[in-house]
Amino acid sequence: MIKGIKGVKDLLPEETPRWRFIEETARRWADRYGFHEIRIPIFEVTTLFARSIGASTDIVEKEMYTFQDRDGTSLTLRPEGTAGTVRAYIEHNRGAVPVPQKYFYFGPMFRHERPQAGRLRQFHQFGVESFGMADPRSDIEVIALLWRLLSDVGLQGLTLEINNLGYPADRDSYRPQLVTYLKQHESHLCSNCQRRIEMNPLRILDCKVPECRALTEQAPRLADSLSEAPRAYSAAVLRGLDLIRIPYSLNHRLVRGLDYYNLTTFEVTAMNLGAQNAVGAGGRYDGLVETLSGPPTPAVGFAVGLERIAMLLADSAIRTSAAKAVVYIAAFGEQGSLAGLSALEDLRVCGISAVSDFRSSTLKAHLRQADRLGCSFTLIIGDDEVTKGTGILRNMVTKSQYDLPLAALPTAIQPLLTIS
RNA sequence: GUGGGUGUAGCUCAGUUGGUUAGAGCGCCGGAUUGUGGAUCCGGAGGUCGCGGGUUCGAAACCCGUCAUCCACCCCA
Repeated sequence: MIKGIKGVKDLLPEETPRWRFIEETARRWADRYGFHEIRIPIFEVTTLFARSIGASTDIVEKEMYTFQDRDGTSLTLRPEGTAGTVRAYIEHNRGAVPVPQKYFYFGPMFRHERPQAGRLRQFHQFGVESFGMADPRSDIEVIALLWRLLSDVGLQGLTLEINNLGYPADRDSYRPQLVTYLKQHESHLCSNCQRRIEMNPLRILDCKVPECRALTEQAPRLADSLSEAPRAYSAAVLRGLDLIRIPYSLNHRLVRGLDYYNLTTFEVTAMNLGAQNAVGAGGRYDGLVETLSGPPTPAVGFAVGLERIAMLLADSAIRTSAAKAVVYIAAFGEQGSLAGLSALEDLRVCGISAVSDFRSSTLKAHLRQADRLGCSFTLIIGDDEVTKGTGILRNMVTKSQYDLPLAALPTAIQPLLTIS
């Protein structure tokens, strides 16, 4: 048996309604906030991701699905959506379009990680990118969209955490301070964090080990070494969130794993999600368009993990128009089967959804299937009905039955269907 | 990449200190109802016990390997 690839899941018909519900509400909210859908390719040249995400990040160093095209160029299955969106923005000179460029996207992303609760190798994100506005209100707008859509989907126990990373220069001046402090207390750090002092000291702030947390509580804070501009910006963002009543908590430990973020960063986490508890996260990335050889362009965005939302979503929260067929055709016998075939087609062509199970050969088996499929009506057509020229329409709830002329089925059936 | 848990029927799981024919519930199919669904009763089908090797008179069980899967580390959505 050929099996699916590790960390790559099938979404069977039983679970797609839950996904459609999530996608539909995300679309609705994106629309309300003035974001428009963009569809970008699933693979790009490798250097796009290396340059945007950061060559020394885990994603680029060891998690990308990279392969050679036939002419030898290195291509990569997208590990996230921002890089491709920015590339498209630059390539099509969208900065020249006079209206704000605010995009949203859906789609699969690929990262070669060990699968775990809430983490797959092919996973799906909904993301948003807002280009061209260096105004705190656009950060607020994006955060509000994230919060409202997650709330509307019906998730409980969410926390929005915010931090401000300042500009790269702020971090450059902060990092040595932090490293000096950490080295003084190196022996009290977990072995992981001892290693991280050199590799990625900011990550130590986010360590879950209690000893490390206690220690970093006393550490110098990035917020204290921010210059005037980021402080003012941060204050404006928070003031705006207060104004529109988006609940948040400050988390000076929040550092993002992708290199391109600056100023505002944020993350929404959920309980009951296991170790991978981030549902959505994002931030401002004012330098990225320029790093990818575009014009200087401020930008903010976020991405949410769709399978993580799906995990959290209670069945009761799913509101979707169930796509159940209305009429079941119970056709049996030699003549009945043929008459049933044309009845099916007649109804479908007239816009009535109709189904049958061609394996069933007895009326009993047909009715059982009609029941399972949740059809409200069954049209019974056996050889007897064919000779009479009438089918029997059975209301599966009231059990009342009517004779209908097979020759004019759609017009005869229509009023009976709408009554119930 | 590292660590731990779990692999028995379509699904969820039992299976005694190793013992002869591997079970249950649910589901499925059929009958009671020769053409009327859901409930009930009766009957039936369905298993290379993940795979390979080893120990043993005898292995679903013990040992080794391997694969799959889940969880955690790392990292991230």
